[in-house]
Amino acid sequence: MRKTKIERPEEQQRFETFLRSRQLKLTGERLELVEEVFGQPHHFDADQLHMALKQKGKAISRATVYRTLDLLVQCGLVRKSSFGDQYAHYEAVRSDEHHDHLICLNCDAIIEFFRADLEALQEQICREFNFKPMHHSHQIFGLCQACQGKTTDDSVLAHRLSQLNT
Amino acid sequence: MRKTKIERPEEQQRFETFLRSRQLKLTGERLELVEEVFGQPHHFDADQLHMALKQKGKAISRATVYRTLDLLVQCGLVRKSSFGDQYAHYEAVRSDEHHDHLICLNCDAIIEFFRADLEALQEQICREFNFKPMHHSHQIFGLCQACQGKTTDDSVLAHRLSQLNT
DNA sequence: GTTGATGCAAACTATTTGCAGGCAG
DNA sequence: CTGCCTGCAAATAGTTTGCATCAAC
Repeated sequence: MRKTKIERPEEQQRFETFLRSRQLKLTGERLELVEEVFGQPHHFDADQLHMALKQKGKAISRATVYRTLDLLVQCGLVRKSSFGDQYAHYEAVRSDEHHDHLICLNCDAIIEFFRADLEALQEQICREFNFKPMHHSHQIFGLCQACQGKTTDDSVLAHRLSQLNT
Repeated sequence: MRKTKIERPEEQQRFETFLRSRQLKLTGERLELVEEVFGQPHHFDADQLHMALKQKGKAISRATVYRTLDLLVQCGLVRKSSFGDQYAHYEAVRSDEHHDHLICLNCDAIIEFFRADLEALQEQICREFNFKPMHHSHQIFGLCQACQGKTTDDSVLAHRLSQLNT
């Protein structure tokens, strides 16, 4: 077997191309961040990412984490969203298909869904308003199947609802 | 004509009832806040409200503004939302009909819309996931009719898009 | 060697909170 | 007169930034 050049995962290559196109530099920190981002199975926030890296011995400063996440969002490898709390949630973009979210107010479960008919209806609405859509954000808050059975404290739920920044 | 008791606008009465039901007090500050909130034609934020009051000689502290807005949200007279920036937007609730928003990334115009078919489709989706919806948040970001004609700086738009916390 | 990147700490922004004095009920 | 309310200032939390140093190209 002949020795081959070490292969970078596709996302790292995409990031590299993006960086080069803007004369930005491919640093070790940036590569490790991309790797960690794509190692995250679900949504995560800046601090979780920072801590996950620290636990693996890669102490990358919070500032760099934020700066790099910003670049990743710009290059389309990461999606940034807000679920009504005061911090940003991120997720690796593994395919081009976007999705919306159902968010459980009791257990914080995040259920992703995609519905072509919903997308189409939105476009129809935009057409009627002569509005050119570029991005959209759609979250439904409530109780997931598992939490509907549980006896939950209504006042806690009500408070959580009223505090939603959405 | 006989002298009648001074009549409070409906929203103040509703607020009063809400406060009494919780043994909270109807203070001058609270009444002036409700009045100002319902005097705002569109969306506003905590700071705008605070400044609008200050300009009218009613210097109510920011802390009280926030505390009262919170009460108004709990009592259903005010809706709180986030449009992808880092602060909360509020609006007076003048009818029970909720609406979603189209938000222009160029001029910040906020266009409200309500579509029964969209609402129905959301409920259908929730049913399929056995999810019990309690609230939802739906914003479409893009360019309003007026701004589609203007020559806008694409890179500014792209940056704005990428910074959206949605 | 340039130019951009990093880490640190300080700055920032929006919002919340503790506390002492004040006012509604 | 009691307990909630207010203003103030300090505290928070998440995120951004200035600056000196360092590394990619």
